[in-house]
Amino acid sequence: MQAATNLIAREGVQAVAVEPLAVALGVTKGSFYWHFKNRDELVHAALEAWEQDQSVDVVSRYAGIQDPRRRLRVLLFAAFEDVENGTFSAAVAVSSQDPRVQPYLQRATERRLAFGIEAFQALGLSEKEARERALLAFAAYAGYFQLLRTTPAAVAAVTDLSGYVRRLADALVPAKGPRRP
Amino acid sequence: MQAATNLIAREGVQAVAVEPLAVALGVTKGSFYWHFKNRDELVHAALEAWEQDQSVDVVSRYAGIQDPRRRLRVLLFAAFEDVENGTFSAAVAVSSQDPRVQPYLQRATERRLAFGIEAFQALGLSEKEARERALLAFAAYAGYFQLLRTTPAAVAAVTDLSGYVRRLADALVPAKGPRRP
DNA sequence: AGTTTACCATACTGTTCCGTATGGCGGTTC
DNA sequence: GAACCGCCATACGGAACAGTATGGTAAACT
Repeated sequence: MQAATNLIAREGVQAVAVEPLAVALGVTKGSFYWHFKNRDELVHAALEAWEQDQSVDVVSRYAGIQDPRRRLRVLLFAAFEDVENGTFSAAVAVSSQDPRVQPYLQRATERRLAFGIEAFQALGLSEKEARERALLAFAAYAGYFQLLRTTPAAVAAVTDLSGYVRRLADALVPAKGPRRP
Repeated sequence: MQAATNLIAREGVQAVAVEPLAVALGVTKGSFYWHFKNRDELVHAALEAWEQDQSVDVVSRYAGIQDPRRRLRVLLFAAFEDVENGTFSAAVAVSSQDPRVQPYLQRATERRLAFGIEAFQALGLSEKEARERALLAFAAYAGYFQLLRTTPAAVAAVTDLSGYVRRLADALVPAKGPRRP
């Protein structure tokens, strides 16, 4: 299952094939099919684990922060700093056509968006505004890790990730007091 | 080739298989292999056509606009409005692992980013700033169309695309005169 | 009229994978 | 110590696809 997770992260879900995987682990198919009913079960198990991990993370780390402005910033920075989850999410998105993947991706996306919308609404924004900003933030997040996967060279030129995120946060999170340039 | 392009747009490059494609078109493999040396040649042809289209578009439509602020806004809005190219780009990005796809995607990404950087530099921004903003804009673009592909339901809730893009533009393109709220 | 050419079909081989059937083998249980 | 169980291997059948070999056919050319 660990090997399957690594494979998904690196090459997408369609790369999880029983035979090559068995060879890579130095075992045989016969052994695999004792542990798993079929290939789908392995894929589901890996995606399930990912889904669990995410829920735990979000609830335990961000839900506790009271100040909505601070929560949003922490949320944004943490999301971009968690490279492992980011690249894995991007890898899952790559396999979105797969009917096995779709429900997991759908749930993950909706949960994240909903969490973002809530966070923006907590700032006093209307639902429409909050939704727009959350989508923008999530698109910037998903797009960033997609780029990191597909063309790392293009992203490498931007050495200062925190600058990037800070710009995003500044653009989306309204300033605290009245603006005085 | 048209059928291959449609397949790429809908299911990604790996979905372009000779036999199913031939069946769908009501011909046989024998015929296909007369027109194309092999499967790779078909994929390359489709991607090549895409690359050409893009270059033509960019040069003819945006390079002419003089006012840098206006050029940037037009560029952003046009990019998001060209749904066909957006979804196709997202579909290509999905197949980024494919060694056939990589060079095309790399070139397309770098050209778009470079164009964006130029546009931001024309506003008088430093190279570092311009690069950061261009990356942010492109990530928002790529992420938006990725979401549209993978989880259209989540995006559908944001009915006002132009509002979304306007927010992005406002966040990235500095105001003209001195800010007076 | 005979030949070439452009285009298409049939019929193979080979590869890569999924899934199953079946047997072996060390440790545990009775 | 005989039967059983957890775990693994070997060996098969079958599907989906890439690519090749070869023949047919209708139109154009000579």
